[in-house]
Amino acid sequence: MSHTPGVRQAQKQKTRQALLDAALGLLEEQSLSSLGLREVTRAVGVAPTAFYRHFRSTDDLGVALVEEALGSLHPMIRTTMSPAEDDDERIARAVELIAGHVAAHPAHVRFIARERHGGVQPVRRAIREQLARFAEEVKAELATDASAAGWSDADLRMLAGLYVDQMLITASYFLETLDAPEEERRRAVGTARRQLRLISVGRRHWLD
Amino acid sequence: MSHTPGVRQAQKQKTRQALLDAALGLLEEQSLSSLGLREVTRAVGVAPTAFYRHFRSTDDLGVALVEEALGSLHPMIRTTMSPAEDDDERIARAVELIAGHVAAHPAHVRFIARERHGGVQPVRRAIREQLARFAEEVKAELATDASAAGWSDADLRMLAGLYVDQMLITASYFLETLDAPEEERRRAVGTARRQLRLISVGRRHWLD
DNA sequence: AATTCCGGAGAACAGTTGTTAACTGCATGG
DNA sequence: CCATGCAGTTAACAACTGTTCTCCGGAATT
Repeated sequence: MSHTPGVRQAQKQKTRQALLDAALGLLEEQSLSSLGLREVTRAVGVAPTAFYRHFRSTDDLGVALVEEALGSLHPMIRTTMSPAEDDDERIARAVELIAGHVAAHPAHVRFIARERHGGVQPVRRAIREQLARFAEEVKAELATDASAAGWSDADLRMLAGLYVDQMLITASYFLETLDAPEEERRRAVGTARRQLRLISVGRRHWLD
Repeated sequence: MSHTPGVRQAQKQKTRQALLDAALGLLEEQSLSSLGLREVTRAVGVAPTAFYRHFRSTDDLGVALVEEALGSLHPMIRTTMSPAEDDDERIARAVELIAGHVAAHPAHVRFIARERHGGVQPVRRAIREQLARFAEEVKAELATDASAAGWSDADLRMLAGLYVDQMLITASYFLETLDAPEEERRRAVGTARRQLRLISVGRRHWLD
């Protein structure tokens, strides 16, 4: 509301971000449901009670991490789906985009893959809602495509969901092969392209 | 090795199973990495120290749960893939089979979905290995199919992986809708069939 | 019938956890 | 320039954790 002049609020959000970062780091080797509040504050170098100034609980922090991890993905959607010149080229570009995102934000990808079916209900719901929004956007984008003429609403929804799930599967597969021999990483890219291509083929002949 | 004389070993495996069952129950609301040894023994009604007679740690118990949850799935593979009379009918049967399994063993499905990307590395590896075996079996089954003529090895591997991942996605989606209004459950079944059908279509026209 | 084996119980340990309360110092708004 | 607000601190709490050692009773072996 107020015009937030800021030295005060700036410092607050600085430690808030430090807590988020530290938590994300700790979550590379455990799940959110085992993440302790003290563990996080200790990693940041701040008193345990300071945690409460920013989050009600670690579950709450988890929900905030969902926003951070998935919020930045929305712009990527349009980029991935947009111009369709050559079909194989669009696929190659999409896979490259995913690979780049995984390399740039591995901890975020790991967090989403891990907590999507994880043990903390509010976090699961937050992820599910964000992914549903993704699916909506993808569906809207698909509907504008010329090749979608004659597709039912349920068909479009199905395809959008398939793309979103496939994106996540591919991302977490790339994550696993992040520090693997390059040959395996190449194979992963190849498999991802092939799978998207098969979906593409199925899409072209859907109305036969 | 020995000829298993019995009353002794029987009781031992009985409490071992009780520990596995109790753990599986507790894991419906948390992740393995936050599951405490004492928590499990308390649920069974035995002393904490008794746990060590059966498992080195809760991680160890997790690996055992992977065997229990996925071991019984191997027979299902052949049933799903086998006779191909009508294509849509095979899909309907496969989806029905998945739905039945989810309804019969929801906790097992939840455990696999949760810990596949979970915070315990040995458990992740155990799941990955079992799923790789599944993919191998599916691939072998696909290779016998007449429509697989001309498919490269990489193509077959890709398709097998797609099927396995799709099976898991569908299962965990069914799990979410287990106690949802029937209308939503119908929609879930419809979406699952549609997605499999699209893969089927893509498969038929793969070599165009 | 005597002896070994072993699943489980019991007690104790040092260390950790989330949460409360009352505090301190400093940027903020009057 | 002074009073308020508020991010962060310190101290303490009861409850819990994994692990070790010692012991017990009954099945298994001989």
